[in-house]
Amino acid sequence: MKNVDIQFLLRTLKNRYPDVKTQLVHQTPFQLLTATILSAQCTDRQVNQVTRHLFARFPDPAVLAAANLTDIKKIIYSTGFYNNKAKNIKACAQALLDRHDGQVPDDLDLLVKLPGVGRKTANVVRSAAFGHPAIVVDTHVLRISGRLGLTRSRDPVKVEFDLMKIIPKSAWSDLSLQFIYFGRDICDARKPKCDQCPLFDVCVFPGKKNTDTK
DNA sequence: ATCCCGAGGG
DNA sequence: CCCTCTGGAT
Repeated sequence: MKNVDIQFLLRTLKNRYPDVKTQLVHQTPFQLLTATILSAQCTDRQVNQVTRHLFARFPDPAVLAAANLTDIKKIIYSTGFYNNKAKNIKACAQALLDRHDGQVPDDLDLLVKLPGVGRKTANVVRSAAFGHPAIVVDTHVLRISGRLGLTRSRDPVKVEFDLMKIIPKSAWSDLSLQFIYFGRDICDARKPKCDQCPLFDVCVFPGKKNTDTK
């Protein structure tokens, strides 16, 4: 796409966020998958607060699939979208039993077929639970990729493929997390802190705040 | 008011 | 493509 210096980009983010890892507390791939479904439009802190209780009572697919839906709703209530999420995590647990012997698959196509699991969730699980390189295109990655001129698309899938072309595979997973942290504390949606941005010089975002004096 | 590591349905 | 689902933090 645009000729942003990828090496500079990776170096800068690595320097700022050296050891990125998911903040979602979990002990198994199943728990990470469930926590990630719950994380839609919700902070990780909030998710961890409810999964603490959720996993204590329903630690694995067999137990969660057999759980009472209303009980699940009560526990996950504060993560928002609780009707959909409760239905999805229960159905997902059941699907894991039916199709995968209770194990979480590491295959993207199989993951995406699970209830409540979209491409973003699938890629989180692939990278965080299985160590597979994956670009996770969430709202932050979508926005920042556009602003940095790494893609011209607004379609998450196309953005994912655009990034895969220009980013070395070894950096895929870390870069996704780094963009997310970077999006939270510098390049947020409404008022990006361009005056504090380490990538200001390579950014092509037309709306960026120019602190130049001339 | 606006945002948080979205997904499913029409 | 759009809409809807939703509580909590700031």
